[in-house]
Amino acid sequence: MNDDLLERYKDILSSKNYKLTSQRNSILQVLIENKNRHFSADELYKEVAKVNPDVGLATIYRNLEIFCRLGITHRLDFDNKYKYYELSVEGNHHHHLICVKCGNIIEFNDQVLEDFENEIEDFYDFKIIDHRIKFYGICEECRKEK
Amino acid sequence: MNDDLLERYKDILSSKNYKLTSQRNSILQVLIENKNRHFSADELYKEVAKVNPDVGLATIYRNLEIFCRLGITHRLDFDNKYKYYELSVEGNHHHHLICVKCGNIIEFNDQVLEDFENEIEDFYDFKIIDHRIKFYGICEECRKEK
DNA sequence: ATCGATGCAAACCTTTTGCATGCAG
DNA sequence: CTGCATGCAAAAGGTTTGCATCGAT
Repeated sequence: MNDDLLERYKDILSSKNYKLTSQRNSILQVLIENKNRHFSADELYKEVAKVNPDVGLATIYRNLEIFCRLGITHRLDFDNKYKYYELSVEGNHHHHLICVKCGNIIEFNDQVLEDFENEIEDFYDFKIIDHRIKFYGICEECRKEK
Repeated sequence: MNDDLLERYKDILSSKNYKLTSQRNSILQVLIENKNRHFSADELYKEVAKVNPDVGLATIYRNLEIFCRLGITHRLDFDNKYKYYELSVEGNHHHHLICVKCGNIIEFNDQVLEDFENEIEDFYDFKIIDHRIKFYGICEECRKEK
């Protein structure tokens, strides 16, 4: 299953004439092994280094940019100074609950929102192709503390 | 109405022992006059300069930080390198439709989502206090073009 | 053999911070 | 007066870029 994914991404790259370098392979590998995790560029850099130390940070950035453009990954903005990236795996669409106390981020899936989206599309004449939702609040742990 | 707002924000500042400087006044004034617009720090800096040239960029940053902490403003993250700020005016809660072609950002109001929020609160045991939603898509204009 | 991909380090640019001065309370 | 607020310029720090080299095709 993971191998299938890897092959699919490699196909996408080849079909767009991007070379299959060992660096790209390692980056994809790490992303796939952590399907439901999001990485800052630096976090990914360090994680990739464990598998393949010959990958520079600039290469991470350059490839994340390409991967996002090809739809392999997408970028997330939380409210800190980093940008985060995660694999765009279908059936893994999820959003984030951000605790304003401890900063912890909980992921959750949603199948709802379809009706809501349709309403908006009609009203604003805007064809929606994706959405990101962030809920801010206080997590279970932090509510216990006080 | 705008004056009421200004007074309210000044009260908040005073009550927290923040001084009412001419810089803070000018920044609030510009934000209030542009209630439903979001600014990057630099955009706000330039806009404030038209009214009061004696406001440095560092002051903009320092005060936006304070305003956000006091709930006067909140910060938005789109997918570029800037952070954006806008006034938190009740009854003006809105979200953003981001066109992936032209980058234009349309604001929209929502009263819905309450049910959805409650569901999430129960399931994840997470007390939600705010949310941000971004929809990506293609706007009317851009759909016409092709 | 070619030309895109990479590593390294420097450049970039937004945001933050140190410090002397200014001004609200 | 006192101490927070500000301006300026420098520093920080995440991201991008230039350039020589490497390596996939």
